[in-house]
Amino acid sequence: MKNNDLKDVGLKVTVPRVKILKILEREGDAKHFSAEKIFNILLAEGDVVGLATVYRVLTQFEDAGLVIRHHFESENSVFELNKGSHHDHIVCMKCGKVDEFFDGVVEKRQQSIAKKLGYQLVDHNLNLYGFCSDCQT
Amino acid sequence: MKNNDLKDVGLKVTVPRVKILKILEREGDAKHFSAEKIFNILLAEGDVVGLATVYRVLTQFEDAGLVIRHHFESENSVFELNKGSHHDHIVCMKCGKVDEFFDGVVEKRQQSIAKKLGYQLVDHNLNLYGFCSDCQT
DNA sequence: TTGTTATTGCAAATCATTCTCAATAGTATT
DNA sequence: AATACTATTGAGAATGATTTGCAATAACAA
Repeated sequence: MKNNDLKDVGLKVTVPRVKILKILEREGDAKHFSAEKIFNILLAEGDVVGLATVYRVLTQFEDAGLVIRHHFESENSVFELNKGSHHDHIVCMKCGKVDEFFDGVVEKRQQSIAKKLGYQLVDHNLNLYGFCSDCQT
Repeated sequence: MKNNDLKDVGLKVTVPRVKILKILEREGDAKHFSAEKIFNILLAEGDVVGLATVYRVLTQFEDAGLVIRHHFESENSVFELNKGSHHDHIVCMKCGKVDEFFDGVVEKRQQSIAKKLGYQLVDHNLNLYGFCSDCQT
């Protein structure tokens, strides 16, 4: 949460980067932001940062390992702060809420599936889609 | 594999639709095609079908349940014939090969994860990424 | 404070995909 | 088989998300 986070990964401490990082760190209900959402949050708070810059910063953060980029079913990418602990996601198809989970059984299983098929597993992507408790009929 | 497949789902039997369906049905090594790949295969075979039409047909096939659209990490969608049996995918990060698998343990686990989080599970998406046996160092 | 280089803003450029619209092709009907 | 009616196609323009080029500006080390 300090500017050192940026220095540590070799990025200069600039106004846009600090502000975007702060938004990502606001551990509120929403931890997953699209570039445009961040752009709009900045706008709403009177911080004018070009949308291109938001994209650039987010990509730099991703390269630096500070954030993770997700491709859910929507047309755009969403970003979340990388807090080091891997987890997968379940997305509500109605309200868009995103919950996180980690399941050791599934994780292990993926390893053995990859091995069985002769693959060296590097990464994976597991997204569940459904209706959250608030959105069920 | 007969034109009835098209009629059965309420689609007129037209030249582009038949040709695209035939390509999808060629059970070769590649079972996953991008719209552009199909467009190029058609071109190479002397069948001129507009790219827009390829996209339209593929989308119609998807709506009709004939094909399934996947969003792997690449920027574009890939399509495969829907043969009814659900499976997940493992993609080689070097050569792009795609293998399929089905794992009952993972499937069940997903159900209980969703339930535990209060979600009514509708769909899921599991993709593993790594290096296939031919592409390992 | 000054110099050097990275960063930003803005607009133009991309890329995959969709849409518009006039021309054409299926198909059910004479 | 010819007709009529509507769906489908092709070509290119339009779209939406994301990237890029470039000149102006801001970090930061000296």
